[in-house]
Amino acid sequence: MADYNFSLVEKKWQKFWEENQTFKTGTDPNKPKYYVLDMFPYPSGAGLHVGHPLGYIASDIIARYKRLKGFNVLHPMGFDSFGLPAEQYAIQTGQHPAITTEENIATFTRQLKNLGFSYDWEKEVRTSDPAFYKWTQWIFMQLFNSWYNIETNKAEPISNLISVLEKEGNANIKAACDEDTQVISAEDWVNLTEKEKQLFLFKYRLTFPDESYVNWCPGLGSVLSNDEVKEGVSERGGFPVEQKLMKQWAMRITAYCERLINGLDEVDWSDSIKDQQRNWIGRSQGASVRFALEQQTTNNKQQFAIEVFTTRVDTIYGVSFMVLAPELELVASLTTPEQKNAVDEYIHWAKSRSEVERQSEVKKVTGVFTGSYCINPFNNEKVPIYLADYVLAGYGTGAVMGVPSGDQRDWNFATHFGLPIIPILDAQKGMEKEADNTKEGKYINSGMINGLDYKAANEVLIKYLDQNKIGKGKIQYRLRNAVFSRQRYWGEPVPVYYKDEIPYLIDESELPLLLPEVDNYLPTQTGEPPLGNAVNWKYKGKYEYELSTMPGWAGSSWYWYRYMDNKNNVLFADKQAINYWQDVDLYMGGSEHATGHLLYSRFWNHFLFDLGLVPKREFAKKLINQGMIQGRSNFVYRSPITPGKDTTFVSFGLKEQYHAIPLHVDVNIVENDILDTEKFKASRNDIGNNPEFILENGKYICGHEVEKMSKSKYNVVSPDDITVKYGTDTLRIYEMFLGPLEQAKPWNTNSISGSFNFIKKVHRLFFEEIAGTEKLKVTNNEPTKADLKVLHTAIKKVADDIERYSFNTVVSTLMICVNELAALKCNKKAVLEQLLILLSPYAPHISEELWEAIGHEPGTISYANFPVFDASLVQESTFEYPISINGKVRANVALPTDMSNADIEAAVLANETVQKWLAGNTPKKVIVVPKRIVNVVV
RNA sequence: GCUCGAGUGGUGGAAUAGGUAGACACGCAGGACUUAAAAUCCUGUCGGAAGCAACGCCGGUGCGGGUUCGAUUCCCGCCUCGAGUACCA
Repeated sequence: MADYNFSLVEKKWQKFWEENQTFKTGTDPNKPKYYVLDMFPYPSGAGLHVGHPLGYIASDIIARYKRLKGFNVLHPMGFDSFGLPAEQYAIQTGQHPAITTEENIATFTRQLKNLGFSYDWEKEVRTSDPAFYKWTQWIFMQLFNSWYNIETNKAEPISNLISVLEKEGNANIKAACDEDTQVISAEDWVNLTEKEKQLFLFKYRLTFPDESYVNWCPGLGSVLSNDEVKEGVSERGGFPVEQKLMKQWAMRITAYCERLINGLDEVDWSDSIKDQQRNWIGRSQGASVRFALEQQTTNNKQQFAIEVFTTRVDTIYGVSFMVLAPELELVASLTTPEQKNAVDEYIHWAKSRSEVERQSEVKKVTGVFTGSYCINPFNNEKVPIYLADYVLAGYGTGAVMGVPSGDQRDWNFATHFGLPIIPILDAQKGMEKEADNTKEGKYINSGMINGLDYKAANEVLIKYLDQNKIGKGKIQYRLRNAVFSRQRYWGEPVPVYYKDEIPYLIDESELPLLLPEVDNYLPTQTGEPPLGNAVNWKYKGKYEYELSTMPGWAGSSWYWYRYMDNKNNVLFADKQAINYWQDVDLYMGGSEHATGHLLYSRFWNHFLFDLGLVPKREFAKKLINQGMIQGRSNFVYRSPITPGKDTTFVSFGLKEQYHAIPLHVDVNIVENDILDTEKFKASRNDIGNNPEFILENGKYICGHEVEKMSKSKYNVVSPDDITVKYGTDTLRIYEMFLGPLEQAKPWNTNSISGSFNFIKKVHRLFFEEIAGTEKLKVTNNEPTKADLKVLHTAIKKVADDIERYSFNTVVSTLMICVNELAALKCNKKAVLEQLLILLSPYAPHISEELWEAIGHEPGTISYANFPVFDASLVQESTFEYPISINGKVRANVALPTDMSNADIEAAVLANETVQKWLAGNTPKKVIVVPKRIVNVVV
C-alpha cells in the first residue's frame, strides 16, 4: 500500500495556512478572548534545538483547542534578539550583529514554520527592532519620571514629589527611596542648585544612577557576569578579574517587594515557582537594634554603633557575642593591637577560601576575636565582637548578634570559643548538646520581659527600641535593586544625555534613540563601553549620550503588550487592543526564568498598572513550566588496545569481562541502543581499518546515560532530522507522549515509531488500497451504538485531560480510540469527522488533509466546533461491581446502575460466589461505593 | 546544609476524589502473509510456586512503621535520585 505521504501533505498545509492567513487575529468583541504566549527565544546561531519545541507544541495545542471551543485566540511568536552571542561574533568577525541576528531569525522562522504552529506571524516582534525598542526606551523614561509613594502604595509622577518638596520639604513624605536620604525643609529644597536638586531626586526616581560593584576584567577590557567568572579569573582567556565600583543605572524594584509577594496569590502558577520568587525576595520581619561600641564618647553614639537585624529580637537577653563579616571596613578600627595579627591572618585566610571550600566546611566553626566589645542596649552588658566568614557583608548590615541558646549555629560558635550560653525561656530544654529554638514558655534571665510570652515580649521590646531610639521594628528584604546598565553594544541605548555631569532624559519626540554605527565592538581605549566608539553621536549635537546599553531583560519585560498591536507608532499598544486582550491567559516557558525574567516582568507590569496604562496588576494568569529535555548519550566499549591489532569493541553486556572502557558514540547512528556498526566504522577514522565487534545475540548493544545535551557528548538530536524521517505530526504527538510536560526528561527516540504508527493508523481509517490505488472508504452510514460509545468516551477524556494540561494522557486516549474504531471497522463519516476535530490540535496536518478528503471546505477544521459529549451514549445500564471480602477482590457481580445501596448489598450477599467466599460467616458490615466497589467485612 | 519535587515491569509512563496497580506506547518472544525481506496484522509479555487446566492461588508501586473495610495515593521515620539555592541571622 502506498504509505501516507506526510512530507507532501505537511508542506501543503503549511503553505495553505500561510497563504490564507488562517491564524490572523484581530480584536473581536463578539468572542471571548484567549491569549496563549510562549517565552520568545533568543535566536542563537545553533538554530532551534530539540528541547525548544516541547513547550511550543503544548501551547500550540492549547491555542488550537481554544479556537475549537470558540475563543478568539492570540498566539504570537517573536524574538528576544538583543544579546551577547551576536556581539561576540561581531567582535571576532566585524560583521554587524544586526546581520547575524537577521540570519538567525530567518533560520528560526523556517524551523518554526516547519513545525506547523498556528502563530499569527503578522504579529511578530523583535526586541532589537527600533520600532520595538522605541517603547522599551519610552518605559524607561516613565520609570525615570516616577517615584514610589508608600502612602498611596503606587508609583506617582516625580512632579508630584517636587511640588511637595517646594511646599513642605520631605519630612512627611513616605517613599521608597535611598536609605541615606536626609530630611530637608522646603527652604532647603528651594536653595539647592539645579544640580543638587537633580541629585536629590535620584534618591527617589524608580530608575537612577547608582554606584555598584562589577566584575571588571582589565585583560578583556570589559565587564563580566558572575557566570563568566570562574575562580577569580575570566572564563574566556583566564585573565584576572577585579571588583570595580562603577556608575550604573539601577531599577528600584525593591519598592515593589511587598506587592510582588502579594501578587503571587492572584496567579495560577506552580507552587515551586512562587516559592522561588518568595525566597528570592526574602521578606523577613524583625527588628534592627544598635549596639554601641564600648570605647567611645557618648555624644557620637549614632555613628559608632553596630546595627544588627534580627528576626528574634525576643532573644536579646541571650546575646553573648557579636559577629561581623570579615570584609566590613569597620573591622580595622575595631581591632585591638593585641588581636591585630590574628585578625589579619583570619581576613587573609577568609579571602583565600574558594566557594567550594566554604560549602564543604559548613560544619566547621571558624572565627576570630577582634579584642573589642559592644554594649547590649537592654542590659548594658559587654558583648565581645568576633569575625566569622559565615556572616555575609552583602546581607543586611553584615553583623549578627549571637544567641547560642536559641540558634544552633550560634551554639556551635559559642561552644567552640567558650562563650556563655544563657537560657532565656523556661521551656527551653537543657543546652548541653544543642540549641533549642522554641518560642514557647515564659522568659527568664530577660530583664524587662521576664515572665512574658513570645508575643507580649516582642511588643514590649519594639516599643522600648522606638522610645529610646536604639532601633525599630523592621521588615528586611533580601532582594536588591536591579542593575540596569551593560557595557555592551548590542542592546537598547539608554535615552539619556549628560549636561554638567547630570543625566537628563532626551525629548520624547527624539525616540527611538537609534543604536549608532561603530567600527569596533570592543570597549574604547579609555575603557568606555563600545558606544564610546561612535563618531559624532551627541544629543542636539553637543551633549554626550549615555554610553551603556540596557540589559537583556529590558525588552522581554513588556513584550506581550506589543504583540497586541505590534505596528502602532503612537503608543506601545493601542488602548482598545490592550483592553480587549487584557493579560496572558497561558504563559509557557522554562522554569530557569523564575527569579529573572518572571520577576522583572511582574515589576514592570505593576509599574505600568500604576500609570493606568495596563488593566491588570499581574500579566500572566496561568504559567506552565515545561521540563528540561536532557540528552541521552550512548556508549560503545573499547577493550584494551593491543599494538598491531585492530581495535575491538564489545557489546554492553560483555564490557566487564573484557575490562572495556566506555566511549561516547553519536546517538544518531544508534537505534534502540543498537549500534549500526557499518555507520560507526564510516564515521570514525581513529579506530583502524577493520575494527572487530563482539556482539550479543548478533547485535551490538550500547550503554546509555542521561547527561546535559551537548555537542561534545554526541547526544544532540535536531528536530529537523525527526521531521524529515517521520514528519511534523509524529514529532508533535511524540513529544507530547513522552511524559508529563512539566517533568524533566531525557530525549530519546526509542519509541517514536509508536507515534508514527499512530499517524499511519489514522490514515488507514479513511483509506484502503484497492488494486494498487488508494480509495477513500468513508461512508455516510449511520454510526452504530458501539461506534458512538467509543467516540464519546474519547471526547469526554480528551476534553477533561486537556483542561488539566495532561497532554500525554490525551495522546493515549486518541490512540485507544483509533485502535477501537479500527477494530469495529468503523468507516462512518459522522464518527470520523469528530475524531479529526479531536486530533487536529495535536496532528494538524493530517487532520486538515483528511477533513478535506471527506468533503469539507479546506482549512475549516481550525475553527470547527469541538465535539459535544453526550453522556447517554456511554451510559451503561449495568455496572460490574468488583466485590471484595476483607479488602481482597473475590468476585464480580453485574448489577443495574440505578439500584439503591441497600438493594446492592442484598444482591451481593445473595450472590453464589460471594456466598462461597463467605463460607458461612456473617458479614460485620458491607461498604458500597457507587460505581466503584463493594467491600464485605467479615 | 536548607527548600521543593520524584522513586511503579526490560524501557517511557498510566491510575484525575483512598476503591480490581501496570492503561497506552516501545522493546522482546511466537505466529500469519511473503520465494525472502520490509510493511502490515494477530497472540503473549510484573514476579512466583504448583499444575492437565482454570477467568483460580501467593507476592508485588524505594525501605520500615501507622491510619483505614481498603493505601501507588494520607501520616511518621529512613534511603536514593533530580531541581533550585548558597551560611539570609
